[in-house]
Amino acid sequence: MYNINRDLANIFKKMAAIYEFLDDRFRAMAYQRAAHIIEDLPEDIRNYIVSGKLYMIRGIGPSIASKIEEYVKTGKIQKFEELKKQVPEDFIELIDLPGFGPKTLKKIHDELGISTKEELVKALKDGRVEKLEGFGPKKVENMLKGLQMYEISKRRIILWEALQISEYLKEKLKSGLKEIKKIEVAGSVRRRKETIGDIDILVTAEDKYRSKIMDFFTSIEEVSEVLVKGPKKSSVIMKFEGKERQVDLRIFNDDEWGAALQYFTGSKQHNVHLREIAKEKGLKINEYGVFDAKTDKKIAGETEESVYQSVGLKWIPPELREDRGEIEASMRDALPDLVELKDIKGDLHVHSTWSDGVVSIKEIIDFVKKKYRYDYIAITDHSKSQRVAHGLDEGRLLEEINEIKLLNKMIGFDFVKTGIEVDILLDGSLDLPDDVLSKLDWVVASVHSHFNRDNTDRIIKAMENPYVNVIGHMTGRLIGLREGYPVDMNAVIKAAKETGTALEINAQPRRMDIDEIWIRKAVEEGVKLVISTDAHNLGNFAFMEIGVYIARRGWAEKKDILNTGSWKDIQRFITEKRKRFGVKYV
DNA sequence: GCCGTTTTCGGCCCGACTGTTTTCAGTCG
Repeated sequence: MYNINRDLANIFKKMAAIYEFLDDRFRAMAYQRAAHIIEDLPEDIRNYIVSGKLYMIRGIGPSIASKIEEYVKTGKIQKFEELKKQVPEDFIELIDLPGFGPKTLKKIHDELGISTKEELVKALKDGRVEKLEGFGPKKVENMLKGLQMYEISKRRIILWEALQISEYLKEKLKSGLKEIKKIEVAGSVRRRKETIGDIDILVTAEDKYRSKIMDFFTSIEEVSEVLVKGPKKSSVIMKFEGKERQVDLRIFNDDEWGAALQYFTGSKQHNVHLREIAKEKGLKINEYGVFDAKTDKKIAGETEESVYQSVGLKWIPPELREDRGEIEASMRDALPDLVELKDIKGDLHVHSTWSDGVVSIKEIIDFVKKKYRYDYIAITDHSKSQRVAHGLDEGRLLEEINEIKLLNKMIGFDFVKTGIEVDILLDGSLDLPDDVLSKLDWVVASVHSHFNRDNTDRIIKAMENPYVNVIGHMTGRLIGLREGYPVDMNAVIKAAKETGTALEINAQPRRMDIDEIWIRKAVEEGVKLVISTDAHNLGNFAFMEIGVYIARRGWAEKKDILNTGSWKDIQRFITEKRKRFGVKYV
């Protein structure tokens, strides 16, 4: 699907890069900000023009708004075309590289007449750059390294991997250094973003131990390179399973902890906004605390709560800190009461050896009953179209149902719910007939074929089946591996509301599908969501955590998530839909 | 280019580290 928002965001990012090169920092900032805002919009930007809401978005002023309208009308932005002529094409990309700032590139361009990446590499290697005033061998070395590093920094890792690495490093530092008092991973890991660039670790310790801590950190066995090393901050490249990651460590005093945590958790936009508010109130916030701007007297900083409180705000959960309205909500004391892992009462998308799972239903029961305090789980194996996954036909599904009944008898209550992940076929019909689906406790319907077309029509048709309770992994995306197929999510959310169908938040770490933007939209529309692990083995049940994080980033509360309720609540949801369609209900 | 219960003009977050300097500019997050 043609995504005008993404196109516009990319243009504004490039314009920001050009303005940076032209040393117009603040204009660059404005365009950067606009690009982020447009990326985050839940709807096609053309809808905002039509409804007149474009001008009401904070960060989009008259000039950028008129450029958006120009692009929508003509497919071009005249100013962008003009700007491109002022900067060598390659430099728009180069400005993002570590070690390549606007001043550096401009000097190289002006004094050596260099305008392509190739010429630049050559000049770096043959010593021409090194001879420029203000340059030297180290700077040239770092620029060459920056070119190499670029590939690494572009490859972001998924949240799950970042959480594993974070836990490992926390444990390593804590056990190796008794001098560390507090330790936390901040940055986008703490905000639980879908993908992570760098890992930021914060610790507190007495001043005298700083050099010892930095020595230990920079010599951890996974460290392949030390980028910077100082008493307060060090940066290294670490290698995990062949993948390189930048890891930063910062040391603070105990009374600075809250301010440091707040500062380094970000996001950048959230912090900038927060600082603006502080400034209006005559305060100054930095990573060491909140200060009176005039007297420099410290008034807060030991806890994050105190930092927010000092500017008149309630503490904001890290998952919300993206400057998407959370600061305003905090001011009004109207922050959502976000769903938590402990609220989850069961898992409604689980595969067993009946299809492509690797453990039997019996093993799943033993494991889940021991490790999780769930009230129910639904076994939802694949249907027959999924031949490679040994999908179930009607006969085998009935056998599976019988096995579940027997197992429940042994448990003493209906802990395991019978279910299916039924394929949505090309025409939107389902892989099993209604009379079979009607016998099941829970029906997930998913698209597993024809990934190269817009599948909105298929999904909506599936929702119109009275026995379909939830749509599984909506877009089919696999982060970093495969783009999702196009889906008109506004239409899907509307259909979900009208038909009484839930939407799945698939917690597989590479899926996280639907994403936070659409979760928020669904929540706003009052559409119910289900967080599911789509487990194929016992380890996968741990992914529930990921699903909850993504739900929280989408502002979801406990009441929005169907599987925070009892099975009775879920039955009520199922019955509601069947009633609407006038079919027999449980 | 955006924004405003101290502003419609004059600000725009701010501190750490590095490299090239010899007191600081550039970059980064």
